[in-house]
Amino acid sequence: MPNSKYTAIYESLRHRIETGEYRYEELLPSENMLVGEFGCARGTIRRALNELGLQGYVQSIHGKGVRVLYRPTAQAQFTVGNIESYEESALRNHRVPGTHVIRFERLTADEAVHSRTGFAVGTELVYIERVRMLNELPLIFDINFFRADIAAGLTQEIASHSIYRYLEQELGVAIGSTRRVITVERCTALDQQYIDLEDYNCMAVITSSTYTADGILFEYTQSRHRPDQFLFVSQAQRKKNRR
Amino acid sequence: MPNSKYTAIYESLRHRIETGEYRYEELLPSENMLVGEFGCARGTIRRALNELGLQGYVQSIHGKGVRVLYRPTAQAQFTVGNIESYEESALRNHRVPGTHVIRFERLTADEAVHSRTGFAVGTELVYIERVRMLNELPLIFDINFFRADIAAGLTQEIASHSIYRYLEQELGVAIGSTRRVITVERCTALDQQYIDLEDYNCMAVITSSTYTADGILFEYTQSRHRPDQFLFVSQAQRKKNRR
DNA sequence: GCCGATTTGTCCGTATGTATC
DNA sequence: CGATACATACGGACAAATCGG
Repeated sequence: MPNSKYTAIYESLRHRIETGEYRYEELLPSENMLVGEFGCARGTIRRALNELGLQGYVQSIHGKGVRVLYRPTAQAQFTVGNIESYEESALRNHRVPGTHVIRFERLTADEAVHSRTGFAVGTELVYIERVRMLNELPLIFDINFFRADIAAGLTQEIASHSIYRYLEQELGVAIGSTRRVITVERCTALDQQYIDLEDYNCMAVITSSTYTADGILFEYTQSRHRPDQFLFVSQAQRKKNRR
Repeated sequence: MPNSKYTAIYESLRHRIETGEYRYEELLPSENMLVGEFGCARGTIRRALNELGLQGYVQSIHGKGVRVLYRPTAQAQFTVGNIESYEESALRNHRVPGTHVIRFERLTADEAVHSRTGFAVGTELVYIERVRMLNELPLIFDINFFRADIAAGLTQEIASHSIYRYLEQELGVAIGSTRRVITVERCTALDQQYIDLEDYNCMAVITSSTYTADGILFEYTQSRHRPDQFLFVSQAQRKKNRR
């Protein structure tokens, strides 16, 4: 379970919001009330509230209180703002994940790979192409580059399940942060070959660069989605201090 | 200028990173060093560093230091994670913005509008359709719903420039947070009529719900982009505490 | 319009825990 | 093991915004 107090408070408040105990547009109990309830310092409450704000659950209003923004929705919850493996996303949306490995090989980064992925020239990499299925339907085409030294012992068999689970649970690799770029691109011959595209002529593409907790780039991935099965959520705050 | 110390420190460190004073994969000076330099408490430094992490500039490594993730890129900087008006984005990417208003009318939210936008039934709204141009090319089709009481005095003339500037600078509306959902949708007859689509048969769509600083929903917008002119960036952290 | 109570925002100093080297 | 660096938490102080009387 959460090993920090502020995370526990965050989870607790989030649960209350999701179950409707605190309702849409209502104000939460004041920070001082929460300090009393949870028996902690105000800074700890504020940290939990800040996290709720970043995830779009609440918004603080200076001098007034903290308002609930969250509304329950029928739509599958595809919360983003944190990092999830394909397997985790599929299961959370109650779909059955499946993977078919198309290519699996080792290569050394040359100038072309460097400028595309950011890996230094000469870096040893594992290159993988996979078709991802949801409830048996081929919907996503994935292209991965992993640093071979960090993803040591990676096999085609592992790639047909969850690489992230292998990295985190078997190798103990700690994952830090990801930068994602979302674009829409014309579909390629590979897309058409492996994905049931109907008459779409483009794909929704998530290009992500992932760093270990040590701040080292270890993965570059292109995830190409059939347009109608793609949804991405993002939460943002307006900067103040503009005049 | 920034009216808080941690924002000033954030700006200062960000500038150093962007200009290459702190380089990619380097470690920043330790928090205690920065405390000395900026003459503040450690918590203030940590708050600035936290912000840099959220924006993808750095990543903290427990027991070791804070590593720079940012790499200068030739690509136009399309940072997201904060809220920008169309005009602001265009100018930051050195393009000339232009707007053509197609429809401008008032309406009252009925059940259909409610389930689409989230505005309560009976809410008075302003409905706008606009074609957005970049360097004279029609590339984006925007559909807006604004709460009429908050966007008071909004005219077609204002809509042909920047509605946000009017709201913020003329009316003093404070904008809080936005929830954005990105999807790819088949193009509609309106898209085809107003946007030069070449042979694309879909559009990149950003659907956003924006709240005032008071936490009141006041805008619901669909921004439909021609696929090749669309790019969206998002930064995420891996949650810890999983076992 | 002013005042006072409440509430969030910023900042400080300190203490302790934990990971890295 | 010790020194260094980041992570969490506490408590206190004051500023700034909101709201009711």
